[in-house]
Amino acid sequence: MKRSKPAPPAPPPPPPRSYGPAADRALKLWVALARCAASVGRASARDIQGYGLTQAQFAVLEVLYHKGPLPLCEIGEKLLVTSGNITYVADQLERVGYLRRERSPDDRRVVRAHLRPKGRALMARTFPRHAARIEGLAGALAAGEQAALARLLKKWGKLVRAAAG
Amino acid sequence: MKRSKPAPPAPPPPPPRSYGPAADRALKLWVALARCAASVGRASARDIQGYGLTQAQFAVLEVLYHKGPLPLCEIGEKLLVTSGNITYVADQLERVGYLRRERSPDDRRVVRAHLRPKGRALMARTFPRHAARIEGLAGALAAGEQAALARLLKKWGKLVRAAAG
DNA sequence: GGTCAATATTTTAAGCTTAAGATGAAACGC
DNA sequence: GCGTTTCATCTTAAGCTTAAAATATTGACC
Repeated sequence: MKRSKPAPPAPPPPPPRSYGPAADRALKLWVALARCAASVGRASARDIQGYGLTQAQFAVLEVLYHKGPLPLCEIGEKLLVTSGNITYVADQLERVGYLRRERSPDDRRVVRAHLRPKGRALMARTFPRHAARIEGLAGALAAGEQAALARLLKKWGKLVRAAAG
Repeated sequence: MKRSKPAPPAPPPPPPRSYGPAADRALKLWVALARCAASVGRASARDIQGYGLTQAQFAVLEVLYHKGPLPLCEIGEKLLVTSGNITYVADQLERVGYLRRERSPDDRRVVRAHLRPKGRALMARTFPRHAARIEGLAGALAAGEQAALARLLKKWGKLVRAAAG
């Protein structure tokens, strides 16, 4: 033992530079996914704001436009959001006359959302422009890259949902 | 002209079934990206909740843990969120003693966030477990698929950010 | 030096999203 | 039939995130 002054507090151990090859690969993948989704989502949201809608509102209208009237719970499943969220967004869209609710006569628990003509007209006018905008973003990648990317994303997403419920 | 009763309102035109091959491909890609990111993000968030943190808090602590003290604006750039958001999250983390702010003497506009020992200890204890959880999620794909996916995501994200500012 | 634009942070208001719980309705087992 | 469970929707409270404006500081240009 040295008999000098009590040592200053030990410097904190540096963080590991690696967590193993598999973990490092997985972490990089998750960071790339989150950043890419944020960037594309932001570009998409800017476009949608130009139509006077939020991303959430546009997503609900789009599902109804392309799939027809749907129970609220099915909209939530397709968009991967909670039922409370769909209630909230549907309230807004109903208030401004883009859709109407209709309670199902078969099962009085379910409420089906129907696009009103005003909402259908909005989609008919804006969706092609939005699709062109997304096409422009995807154009940064070659067609083959887009297909490969979509295939891997779909596969991973499906497996993750299956693993986690 | 027929002279029968006025015709009932014409049924609304059905939505296009396709917006062209390129647009269809791009839209499917964007849907796959959004759904995959939501699913992985939700699984990651559930894990992080077990440490008593939100995703946003964990992300800030993680950046500081692995990169060292950083100006708030740089944290925001790395996480692709606004400065106001970083202020909000840093307030919470400062309040519970995980980090401290330190105004830079060189440029008195910038505030650098430093991990406190308590925050560093939390990361040292939890991050390896979190990395293992992410590794488990990524394990649904083969190593080669993970690498290909990460490469495409990074490429697309970078190009989209370059195009949109 | 003085002015003006750019930058870092904070503040504020508004909207999105979730978890948890309440309500009403259907389905199931006995 | 009857109780239990499950389901769809709605409600509420809380937290996240953003855009926009305010503040303070820096740097550049004349």
